[in-house]
Amino acid sequence: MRLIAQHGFAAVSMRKIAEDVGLQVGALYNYTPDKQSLLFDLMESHMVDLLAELNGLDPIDDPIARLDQFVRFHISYHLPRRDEVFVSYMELRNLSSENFDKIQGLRSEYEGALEAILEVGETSGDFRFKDRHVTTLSIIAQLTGITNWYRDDGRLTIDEVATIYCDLIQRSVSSGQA
Amino acid sequence: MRLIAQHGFAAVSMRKIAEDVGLQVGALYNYTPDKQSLLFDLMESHMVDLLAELNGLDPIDDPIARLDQFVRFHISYHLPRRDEVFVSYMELRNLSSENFDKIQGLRSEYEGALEAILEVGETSGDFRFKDRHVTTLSIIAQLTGITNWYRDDGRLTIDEVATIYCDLIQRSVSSGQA
DNA sequence: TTGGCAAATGAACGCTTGTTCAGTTATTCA
DNA sequence: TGAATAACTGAACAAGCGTTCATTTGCCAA
Repeated sequence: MRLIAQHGFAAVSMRKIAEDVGLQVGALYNYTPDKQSLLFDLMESHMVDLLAELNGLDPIDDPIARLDQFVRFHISYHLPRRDEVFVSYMELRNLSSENFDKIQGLRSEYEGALEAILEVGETSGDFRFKDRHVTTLSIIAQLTGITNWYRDDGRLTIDEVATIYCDLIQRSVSSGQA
Repeated sequence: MRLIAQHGFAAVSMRKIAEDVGLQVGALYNYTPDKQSLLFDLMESHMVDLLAELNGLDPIDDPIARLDQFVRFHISYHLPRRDEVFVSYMELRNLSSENFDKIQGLRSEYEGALEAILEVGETSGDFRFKDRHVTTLSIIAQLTGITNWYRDDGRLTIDEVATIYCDLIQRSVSSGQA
């Protein structure tokens, strides 16, 4: 993950990966049938783990609190895994079309979780927006973009960033009704 | 741009590029000293053109109208140039550190334009947010993310998407004061 | 101690890579 | 028309690529 995130999948050779894990190149093929499968396995693991953690969150009824929970979860899960996120978003084009579809399916599941929250809030009157699906994608892009600039030794902690984003996102979808 | 966006910089050979423009590979080196410079030139042109268009917009005093103008500009400029955007965001890691710094400088200039709008609105009392710089980066990620899902033959026109985003973004920064 | 299996080695395979360059072709300008 | 210059070709270079495989090594059970 680290090598691919740094140099890109196509630019990382099996020999470099082998060197990094302390093996000769031939030994890698005891663990993966080919390079493409290695990428897919890395990406699939990332998405499966993400979904498992998401589904393990405490269920919350109130849409506003639940949206906050999602935002904080997304940020606290993704920021310590920047390499995984980077690879999972950047290297989709290096997957075969079957593998691409599988990853895309997992991603849709994740987006669906957020869209469901927005839908509940829309029904309850807590939220209001022009287009629910576009709003979903917009929020996820907004959140995932954090990984492009956040630095561990920067001005803000992960919690502080999360608080800022909770505020921005809640206001962008709030109906304004108490 | 098209080839790099589709397959990634490292995965596109000079021979493929040559074939695509109807030349033999040797002739490419009449136009670029090496492959790396070719990538940099493509990315720099994109950013320079973007900034030139941005600076050519009609100046507007009212921060709310100016933010709308920026959002609509970003969307209408980026959506028809998806390959350029994709490459400019994905292939930064393939630049030498000097070239990386130059592109990053241009990008900062673009972000600075949005941040200036937010600052004026904050001062006038039209806008309110917890952190101006983070809000800037958040909005840009939100907007740029559109290029990942927008399809020309999709449900929405570019104008409709722009309207949805203007609404989302204005509400996320609005002070709520008339 | 020995037999068997799993894991790792490292050389080899054919192929592609970025880049160079002597030689050929096309264009320009007087 | 002819000379000069620009543009292009296509082969060559060393290096690196993903993958395979006969051989060696390490380990555990009998």
